[in-house]
Amino acid sequence: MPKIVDPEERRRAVVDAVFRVVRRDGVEAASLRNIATEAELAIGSVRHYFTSHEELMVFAMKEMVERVSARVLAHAEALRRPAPVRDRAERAEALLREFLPADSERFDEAVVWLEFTSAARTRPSLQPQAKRLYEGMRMIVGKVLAEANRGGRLHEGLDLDAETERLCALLDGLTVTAVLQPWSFTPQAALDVLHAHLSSLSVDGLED
Amino acid sequence: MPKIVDPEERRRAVVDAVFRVVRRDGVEAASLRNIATEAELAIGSVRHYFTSHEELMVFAMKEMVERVSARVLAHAEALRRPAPVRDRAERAEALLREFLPADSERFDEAVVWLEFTSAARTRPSLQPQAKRLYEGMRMIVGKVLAEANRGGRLHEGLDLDAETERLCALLDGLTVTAVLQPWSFTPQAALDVLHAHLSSLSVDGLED
DNA sequence: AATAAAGTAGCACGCACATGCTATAAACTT
DNA sequence: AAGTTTATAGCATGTGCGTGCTACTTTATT
Repeated sequence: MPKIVDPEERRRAVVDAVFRVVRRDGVEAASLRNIATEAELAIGSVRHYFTSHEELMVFAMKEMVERVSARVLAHAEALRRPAPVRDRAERAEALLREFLPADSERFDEAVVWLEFTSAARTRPSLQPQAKRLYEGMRMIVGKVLAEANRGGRLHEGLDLDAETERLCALLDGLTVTAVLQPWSFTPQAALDVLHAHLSSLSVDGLED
Repeated sequence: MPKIVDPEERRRAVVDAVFRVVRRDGVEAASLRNIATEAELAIGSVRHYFTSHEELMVFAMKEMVERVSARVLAHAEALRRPAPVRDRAERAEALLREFLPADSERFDEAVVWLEFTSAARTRPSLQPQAKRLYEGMRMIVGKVLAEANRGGRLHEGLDLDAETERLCALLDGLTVTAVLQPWSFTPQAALDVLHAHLSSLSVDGLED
């Protein structure tokens, strides 16, 4: 048998290199050569773990979706546990903040998200992941609003489906703007807009 | 002198070919070869009008920005003329609709917009246009809200700057979602969300 | 010590790309 | 008719790409 190497760990190291290249130069620059260089491996070594370029891209996007989902679901679990009414709104907002590029790690992830998601438009092999992520976001945002509504924290007569679409579009728009116009729209501005939006839905406004 | 050809028209024909390629296969597929084929020209002919690939891309993006701006500014002019209060809200919404992919022509344009704007993140030569378009949108959206506010059509106590950012992000988010998730989010849904959002800002709601 | 397995490295091929440069065709001016 | 200018076309070069394939190293088993 060969050198003692954990293949899982190697694959993750390669995928991290993919993320760095995509973050820096875009998905079109994510060639095997550039990725191998970034990972400080020979191109042949990368190909030992991923038989084709397409397979690597799909795997990387899956990993990205996985990481986002894991973070969001952790918040979702916390939200499901009973809590004083006062904290529930804050927890809901904390969950929604996960969709925004609030810190540099999340910002990098948002860039990678946008790159992969828009690449999926013309790359059929990436579309399942793009759909999965978007549907998941809609579902979780819908649940957050439904929970808030059950708790009587939202204005009466709101159309929850419509509000879900509005909030999802707002989150995507804030992320896209922060990623593509960083010189005039900061992550903090995105957080502020989210807070204002939630206040506008809430019966009491939100304590800040 | 040569064959009787209007160079302006030729350049526009080439740019239209760029748009079709970008719409169909993304900006990364917009090579001189693909563009020449799409325009039914020889690659050398295209190069007669554009000395480099980069110059062509910049020109094409400028043209896209130009077209969007022209459409929006036409509405802005109409909005500046006096009109009954009743019509002013409708006119404002009609202007804002120009930012959404409401019909197939605008949808195609939105795809091209997203492709170029996100390509600009890693292509310095495209960034000036990306900034210009985004700043222009912010300005015009800000003016629309300010005008509505002066007319007393908005709720009191609104932070207009914050509302401008929220509306801009919403418009971008709706467009991005319609472009990237067309199977689950239709242009009509985007129009509905916009209408609902404006209603939520308006003191009377909006008629119908 | 011999062998098998897994990791690492990289050559070679065919293709697509942007671009420098040259050659031909066409049409207006003189 | 001759010459000038512009349009069209395409060849040649160097670079980067994914991938098929082969060789070499390293380690664990026998």
